[in-house]
Amino acid sequence: MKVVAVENFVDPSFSADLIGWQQVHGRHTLPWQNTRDAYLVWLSEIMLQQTQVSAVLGYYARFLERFPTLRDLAAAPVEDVMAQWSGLGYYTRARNLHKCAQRVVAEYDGVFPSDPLLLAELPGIGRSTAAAIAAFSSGRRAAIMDGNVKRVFARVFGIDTYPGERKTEEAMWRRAEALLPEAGIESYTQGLMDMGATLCTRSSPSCERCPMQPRCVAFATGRTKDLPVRKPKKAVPEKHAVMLLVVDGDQVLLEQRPPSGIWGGLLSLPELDGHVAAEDDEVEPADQDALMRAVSKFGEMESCEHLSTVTHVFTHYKLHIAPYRITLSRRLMLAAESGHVWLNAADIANAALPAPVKKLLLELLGNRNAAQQRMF
DNA sequence: GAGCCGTGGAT
DNA sequence: TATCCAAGGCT
Repeated sequence: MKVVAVENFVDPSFSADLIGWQQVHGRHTLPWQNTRDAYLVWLSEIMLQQTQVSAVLGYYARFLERFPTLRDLAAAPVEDVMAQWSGLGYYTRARNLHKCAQRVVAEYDGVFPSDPLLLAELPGIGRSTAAAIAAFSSGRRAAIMDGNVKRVFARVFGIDTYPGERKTEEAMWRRAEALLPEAGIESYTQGLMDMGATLCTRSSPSCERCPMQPRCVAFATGRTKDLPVRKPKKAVPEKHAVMLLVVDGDQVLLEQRPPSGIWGGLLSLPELDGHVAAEDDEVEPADQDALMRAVSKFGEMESCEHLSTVTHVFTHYKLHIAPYRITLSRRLMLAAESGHVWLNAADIANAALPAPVKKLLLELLGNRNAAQQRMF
């Protein structure tokens, strides 16, 4: 008995249903449709890479006005091409577009090949784009694999592994090849794009109007929201900071932070920069010289204690704070412009300080039990 | 395989 | 506000 993997079982009605839907409900009047001119098709496919239709429309029209034919484009200075592309983004696409035009003129006498494998040799044309060009301009049976297809496949077939993963993507390619219809590749290919763009959208898909609903695994199991599987979040980065609690009598020294970045413009504790961060929540003991240098700006150091590390969790990273409590035997006068302020301990609770800094001050200032080691 | 490229829209 | 992602390809 022959064993057939589930992913290799292909329902021929998939393509038939999709083609039928596309011909009635799909898009038929986009500027690059209703033509087999490979130049027009190619240009649209390159512009549409990672770019939505609405963003392309204006550029496409202006581009063709300036470069009506492939030979016009190939003969133009690359600066002119870049100028027409300006604002569309991914500018390598424009340079490759120009190179590609010149190669098609030189190697193919200005006529795009119809073989997707040959198309994919040209700059800026990968496997998926080659298939789209070949299908729309030559009726060649070839599979596309873009964000739309990945989303539709993930939902319809209940693929619950991350599409960015190599194995998953390879499986999707195999499935895409196997699902190709014998006839009607143009409507089929356009149908995949149209479904992804107009029905099977990332958020709030229109399942009630979807021709795939009866066979859609995600719909049947209520997982349209969870498929395709989102990109696994990378572990939150961990950062380290050495903060100085410079204490003089009943006052603590604060420093204004730079206007941009975390806690921009707020008062906070002076930090020691350039220290080496260790792994996890441990921080290398601060370099004594650097510490002395930093403190010398504020006065003469009397004592220095390394306190327990405090960890603050932000949405996008963890901050491990290694506090050092420093007392001064002599306080230097600080200019007002230096952004430094001596704050009375009694005013900490009401001061405009970053939450973790305020917490740290309230907990550690005047609580010598937290001291771990005496350095000096 | 991961990082990168760009801009605009949605959540 | 930050993040994700959109008709991907290249290094």
